[in-house]
Amino acid sequence: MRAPVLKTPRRESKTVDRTSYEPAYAQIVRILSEEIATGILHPGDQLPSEAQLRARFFVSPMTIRRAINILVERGLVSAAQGKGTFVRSLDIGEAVFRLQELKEHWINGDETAVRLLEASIVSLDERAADRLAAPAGSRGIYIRRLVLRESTPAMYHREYLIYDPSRPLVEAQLQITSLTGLLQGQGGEGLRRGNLTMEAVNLDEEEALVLQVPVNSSAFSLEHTFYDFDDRPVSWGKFICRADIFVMTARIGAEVNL
Amino acid sequence: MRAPVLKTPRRESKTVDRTSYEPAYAQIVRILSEEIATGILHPGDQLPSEAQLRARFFVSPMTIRRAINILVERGLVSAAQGKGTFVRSLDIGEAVFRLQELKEHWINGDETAVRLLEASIVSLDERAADRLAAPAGSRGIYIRRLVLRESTPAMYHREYLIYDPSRPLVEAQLQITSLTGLLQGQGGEGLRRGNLTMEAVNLDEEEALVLQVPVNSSAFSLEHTFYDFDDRPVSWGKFICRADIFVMTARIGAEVNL
DNA sequence: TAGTGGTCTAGACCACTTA
DNA sequence: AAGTGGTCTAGACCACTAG
Repeated sequence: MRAPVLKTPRRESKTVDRTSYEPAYAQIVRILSEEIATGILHPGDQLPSEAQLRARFFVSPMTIRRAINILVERGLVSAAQGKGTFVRSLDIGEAVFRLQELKEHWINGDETAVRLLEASIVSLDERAADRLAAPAGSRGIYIRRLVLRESTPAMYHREYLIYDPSRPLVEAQLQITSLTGLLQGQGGEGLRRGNLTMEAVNLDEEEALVLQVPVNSSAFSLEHTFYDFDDRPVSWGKFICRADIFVMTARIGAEVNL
Repeated sequence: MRAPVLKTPRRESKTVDRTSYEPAYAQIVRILSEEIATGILHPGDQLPSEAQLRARFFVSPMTIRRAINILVERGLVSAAQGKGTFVRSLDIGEAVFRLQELKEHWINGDETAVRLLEASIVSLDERAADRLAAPAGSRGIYIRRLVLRESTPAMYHREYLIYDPSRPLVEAQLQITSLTGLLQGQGGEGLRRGNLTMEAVNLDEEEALVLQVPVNSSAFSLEHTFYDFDDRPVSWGKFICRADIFVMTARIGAEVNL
C-alpha cells in the first residue's frame, strides 16, 4: 500500500510541473508573482539567489535567468549585480497606457465605421508646413475622417500629407475605410517610425460640431507625425477623441491569475 | 605589409564586435533594428532564419533567440512557429505611454514641491465608499495635496483612505512631502497592486481655483485605486493634471541610435 | 574571498508549417 | 521530410559587491 497523501502540505513551496504545456520559465514567473502578490515576499525583501531558485525549481541557470528578467521588465523586482534581487514596492511610474486598448475595445464585435469627410489638395499653412518640414504654402493633402461607434461620433481625425504623386501613400490613405486600416499600416509599408503625443484639450466649434458635443468639452488629442525611410515627415495630424468614450487603463503591481 | 583595408566594404553585413562592452544580444538587436529602420528590411519581409542569423553573427542559438525575443517585444517583428519571423509594419496600437515620463521630467532638476492642503477624518460619501468597498457613511481619511512646479500649480491630488488606526498607512501618507514619495511607495510596503485610469475632463470650480486656470479648462484626470495584500481597496483618489503642463509622448517603429 | 547577477556556448528535443 | 521557431540543459567565464 502506498503512503497516504497529505492533503495540506505544510508550507511546501510550489515548483514547476514538467508535464504542463506552460513553459517552465512562465511557471516560475507566475509562482514568484503570486508569492509577491500574497505577501510571502514583501517589498524590500531579497529574492533567493539564482542558485537557490535553481535548486528549488530543478531548472538550469538560463531558465531562472529568463524568469527573473521578465519580473524585472514587469517592474516587480530589481536586480543588482553582486548584491541580489529585491522585491520592489508599488510605483505609479511603472504604469503604462497602451493604445492597443483602443483597437481591442472598438474593433471586436462593436459596430465601428470610418467615414471620409474630406480629401483635398491644399496649400500648407505655416504650422502644417513646419511639422512636415516643407516650405509654407507648398502643396499638401488634407484628409478629414470621422470614426463612428454604433452610429455615435467617437473620433475626429484630421491629417496633412506631403503631396508627392510618385508615392502611393495618398492612394493608400484614401482607401482606408476601416478602423483597423486607419490605425495600423498607415500608408502600407512606406513608413518607418512615428512620434505620438497625447494631451487633454478643449474642443473648438468645428470639433464640437463634428463630434456632437458642446463646445469647450474636454477631449483627448492624439497628435501623430510619421516618417518615411529617409526620415522625412510625410504625415502629420490629430485624432480628437471624445472624453466620454475614450478612457485608458493601466495596472501596476503583481497580478494573480494573469 | 598588411593588405590595404577597404574603406567602403561592398554591402558587407555588420556583425557583432566581441571586444565591445555591449552584449552580443544587444548588438544584434541594434543591428537588426537599424536594418529595419533604413529599409534594408521592409515591412512584410521575412528575416533570415535563426540558423542563418547564427551563422552571420557567430553566436549560439540562445543568443539569437534572446535578440529576436526583444524585437518581438518591441513590436518590430512578429514570429510564427514553423513559418518564420517577419518585419511588422507601423502600428499605432503599439504605442505605449508611460507615467515614468512624469517623474523624469519633473523630479530631475526642476523645482517641484508638494503642499498638503488638507488631511481630515471624514464620513465617506456614497461614491468613495463604493470605491473603497466600505459601508457608506463609515469613517475615512481625506487628503488633498497640490503639486507645484516652479511655484506654478500643476497637479491637484485628492485621495480617500480607509480609516484604520492599526495600520501605519495614514501616518506614512501624511509624511509625504516630495513628488517622489507621492508617486512611488505610497503607504510604504503595505500595497500590493493598483488600478489606474486616465481620461480627459473639464475642471469644476474648485479644481480650477486650486490650479489657477479658468473653469471648464480641460485636464487629465488620473484616477487610482490601491489594494492591500488581502486585495481590499485602501486608497482611492484622483490626480488632476493641468493640460498645458502634462503631455505624454510615445514612439513607434524602429529607432536608430537608441 | 565568497556570493551575487549577467552573458554565452553547443548542443538537444519539441511543435508547427509547408511541400 | 525539411525547415522554422520555442524551450531547455549543464556547464563556463565575467563583473560586481560585500565582509
